[in-house]
Amino acid sequence: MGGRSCGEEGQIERRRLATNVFACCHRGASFLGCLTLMQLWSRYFIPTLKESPADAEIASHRLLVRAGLVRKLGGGLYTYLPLGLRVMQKLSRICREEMERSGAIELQMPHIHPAEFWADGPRWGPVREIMFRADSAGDGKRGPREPEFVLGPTHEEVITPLVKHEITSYRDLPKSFFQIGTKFRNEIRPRYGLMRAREFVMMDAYSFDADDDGAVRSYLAMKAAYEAFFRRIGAEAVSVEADTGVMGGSFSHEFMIPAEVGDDDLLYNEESGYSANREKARSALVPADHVDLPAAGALEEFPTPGIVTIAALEAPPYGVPADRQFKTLVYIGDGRPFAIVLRGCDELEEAKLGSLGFGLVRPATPEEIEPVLGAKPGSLGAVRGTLRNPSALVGIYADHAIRLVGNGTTGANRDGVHLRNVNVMRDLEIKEFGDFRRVRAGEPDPIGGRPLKMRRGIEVGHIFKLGTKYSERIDAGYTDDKKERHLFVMGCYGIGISRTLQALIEQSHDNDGIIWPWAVAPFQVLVCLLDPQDPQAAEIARRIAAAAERAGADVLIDDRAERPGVKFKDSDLIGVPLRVTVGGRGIKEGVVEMKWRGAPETLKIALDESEALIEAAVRSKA
RNA sequence: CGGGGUGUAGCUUAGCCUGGUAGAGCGCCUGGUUUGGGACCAGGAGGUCGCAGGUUCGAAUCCUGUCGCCCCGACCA
Repeated sequence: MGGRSCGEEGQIERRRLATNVFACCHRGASFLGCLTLMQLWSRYFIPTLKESPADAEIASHRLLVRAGLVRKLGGGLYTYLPLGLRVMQKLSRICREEMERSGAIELQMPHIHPAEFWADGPRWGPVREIMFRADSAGDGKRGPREPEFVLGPTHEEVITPLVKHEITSYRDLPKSFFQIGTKFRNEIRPRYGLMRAREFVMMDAYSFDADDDGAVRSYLAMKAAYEAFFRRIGAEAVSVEADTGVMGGSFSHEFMIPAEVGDDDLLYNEESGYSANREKARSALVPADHVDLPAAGALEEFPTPGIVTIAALEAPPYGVPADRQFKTLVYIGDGRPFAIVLRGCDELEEAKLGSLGFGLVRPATPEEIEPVLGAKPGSLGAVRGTLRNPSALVGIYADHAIRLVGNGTTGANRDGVHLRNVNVMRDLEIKEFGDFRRVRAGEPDPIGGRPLKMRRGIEVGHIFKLGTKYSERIDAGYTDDKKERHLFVMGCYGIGISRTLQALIEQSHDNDGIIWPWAVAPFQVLVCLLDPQDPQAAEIARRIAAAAERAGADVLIDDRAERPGVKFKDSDLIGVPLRVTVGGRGIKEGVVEMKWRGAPETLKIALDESEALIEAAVRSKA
């Protein structure tokens, strides 16, 4: 046994020896006398907290700190303590395995990027605000020989030039690359611990294909790898159709871990299998066979002094229900105004304006609206002939749902005047119908018409089919077998590893602490030694720990000179899946106790069977 | 960046309104009694009250500025 050399330890060691027979060992390795990775709690570093830090709002954030996984350095900046790092490493390893299984190849790109890689790119505008600058001058004022740098928020702008230079033939396609590493984004508002941090760990991947079919295959392979990853780490993640946002690209899925604290709404129906995030969600509110109502009468103006809201027009004396009103909104797309018509009861989903193809879209100001339509917001409408300067508009777009209104009420484009008996097809000047409204829970899903449900979720992964947006920009392509040149068809993919860590806690905890899924637990077995000063108990604990380790578990031995209550509380808090309690009381009965975290009952197992049973228990999980 | 809040010991905080020697619990150290779900007793260490100005005989407390942090909004893995 390795403990024999303990006489060489200092005075403190001898003092501790009095209460802990493991105390002379630097770590588990020495008392087993062979190579082992198990840790002794008394020698490890797990600073648990009884109370929550004041700045932690949500359960997972509190538990991250209380269980000793992380400590905050500053807003959105966290140190991963040993326990947190162990989970991160397990998540990374599983992610790596699934990515490699899908055919992707690991590499590593710099975190510091020369700014010119971004300055010419398609995303410099929208992405610039969240990038940290890393000028070599350090003060933002660079000298003539000091280039500008940024800290990488993602790596499309780096990998595309690389692949452009290194891959020139169709014979080398397809290729997918990935890396797992730190990303930097100067979030406007970091919050919820690791959930939205300034520095975070992400797996990012990029696929390059010869044509669109290949890109779809790469995309689907990646989707399968994601599903395998989330399954293996014990997360209940769902994939939803998503908006492509600033990334651009043609289609995309988000992977969500459902949780109340998520900042995304998803709409879904389990029976039909439809699921989408709110920005993208569609509904079958307007049936395919919908027939518009015939016009009910002639257009008629009526005075509405001071009435500028949907709600005011609903109230007496007007009494026009919101779903019988038309709401006309004006936006500026790439500098030119356009209008959107919705039902009064609907909300615009701004993300859906992306389908109109503008680069930059923002709401128009009243000053911009009045010269074009003829009135201020509150009395706007899209009735043919009422607009002051219709040629200034790019067009008037309408949500499909306004066809359900039939004859309704809308602004007359004169302040304080509205029109009634407005018939969609007869009276409105619509350039194009589209899907612009925000879908609500309860509406029929677009597949089978079943009611959509809504819940919140945490976005932990995102996959995009990018197309040729980036390759076109820098002319990155290859030569085919007919000596013709084509652009790479790209995809890009990301999994927030550190965010997933916290989302797992959010998804799996109780009042006592974290409940780790087996595959990612920092330690899978905790041998809770209640009497570390008792050589017989310590010997039993050591054998059980060794058996668990043989079976493939990561083992922690709680050998601290603490009272049992403290050890049990800490054990529950850090969420180790399997706890084995070894104490004098049990030993007298000839048993040790086995308890699965999250299960209510404690199992007593006979001492002489304990090693075999623990080994079997571990193997059943691995 | 807009709105709101907050800063007192390692952590959680009282005191601030109504200025007058900075208090508690947890944790930590020492001794003792305990020992199967966050023990008890006794003793002890630890705070220039975020920072800088101002008002005042006197400021944790009132005023101004500034910085950090937290929450709500837009954005994201």
